[in-house]
Amino acid sequence: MARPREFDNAAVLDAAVQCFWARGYEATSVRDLAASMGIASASLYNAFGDKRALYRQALSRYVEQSFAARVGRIEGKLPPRQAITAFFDEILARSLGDRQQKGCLLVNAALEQSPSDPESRDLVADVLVEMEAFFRRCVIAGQRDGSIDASQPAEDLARLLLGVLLGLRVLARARPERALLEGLLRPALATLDGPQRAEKGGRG
Amino acid sequence: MARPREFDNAAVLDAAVQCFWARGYEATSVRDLAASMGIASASLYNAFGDKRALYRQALSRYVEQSFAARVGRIEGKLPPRQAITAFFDEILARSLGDRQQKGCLLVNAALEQSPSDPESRDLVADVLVEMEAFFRRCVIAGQRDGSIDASQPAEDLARLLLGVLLGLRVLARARPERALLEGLLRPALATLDGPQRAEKGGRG
DNA sequence: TTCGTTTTGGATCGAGTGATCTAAAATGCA
DNA sequence: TGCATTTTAGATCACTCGATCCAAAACGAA
Repeated sequence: MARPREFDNAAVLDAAVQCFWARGYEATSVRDLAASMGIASASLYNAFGDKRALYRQALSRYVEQSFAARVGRIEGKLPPRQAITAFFDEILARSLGDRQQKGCLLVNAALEQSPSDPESRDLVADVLVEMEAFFRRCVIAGQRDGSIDASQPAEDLARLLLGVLLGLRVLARARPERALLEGLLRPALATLDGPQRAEKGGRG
Repeated sequence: MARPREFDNAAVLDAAVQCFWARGYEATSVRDLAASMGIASASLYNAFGDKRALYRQALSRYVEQSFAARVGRIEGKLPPRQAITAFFDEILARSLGDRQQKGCLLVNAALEQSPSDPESRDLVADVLVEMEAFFRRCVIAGQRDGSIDASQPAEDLARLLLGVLLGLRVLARARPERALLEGLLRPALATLDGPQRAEKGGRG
């Protein structure tokens, strides 16, 4: 047939993820990308299309390997209330261990959206819908087994968790302080437990 | 002495704010800026320094005119609990009325930080500290007058509000849906009211 | 009016941009 | 061993980038 491709598609895509993650879309040049991916620019265009198409593929791969993988690791393996805690524990650890303060590529992408790239805009919105759905499933299951307060609608609590997640990732980029992030998380998770929260005084 | 400047400094700076707000730092060229500001690039460099310096000045002006002005409009004029509600009402209205989905320039800046611009990074971090302090003042005052639940530390509640604010602004850019944003806000504000939240059932 | 100073518009700088092209290299099939 | 096909590397495209320079223009002070 023909000459086979010399590079591993997934591996070079991971390198592209690192580039976009560290510098954002606009500040990353095709030359940066090709060099980091270890391929020539002609190969890049041949394999991935143009820069925007590569960005979308990198974004998709990132989502698969971070959010989707995390959900797969947690959901069903843990009781719902603990699944939520475990989810945020992972986020907290990632945020605090992020020496370069790259944050979350998806959140970065959400805010760097160019008006002329509806495709990646939709991609981001879709993932945010999935995140909300994951939280909602957890909250509904938790309300059913009694581990989560049922006095507020599951929809609202799920949206709170989504907002807190996004806020956490923004805050972590600008002020990666453990006390700050844990302080933000504490009342958010306490809300799930509902009004029976007298744990410190000793009365209950 | 010499030829006076023909343009109004504050006015052209506002135009620069609009540019950076709509397109972000990297995607905005000096030519875009000069054209929108209605001045020549030489005048731009002469009056504001280089592009990064202009960005920082635009960011400062934006913070003054949005966040600082909002706090001045609200704090002291309203009781603390209502100040928080009024604050988020304004944010909600701004987010839902944002046809271009530009979001908040400060949040955008927080996530577009380049590793090589510590000055604007510090600027963003400082404003986030101020935001946290504003929320903390409100919460402490509210706990004192009984309008805010005192069973959780004011520091934590303030951090929750900061996180929710940031999360809201991220979410609004990707999914500007009223039900979503209000749903996120509802449990967050309910947390301030504490455990006596049986309002719908009618028990008391 | 004349001089000194500053701003203005526009041309221009070298460097870097995304993207393409060409030709050499590398394969599988005949 | 050829041949068709694809990938590779690197040169190159026109263009834009941030920044600077220069001469003309516009003032205030003398």
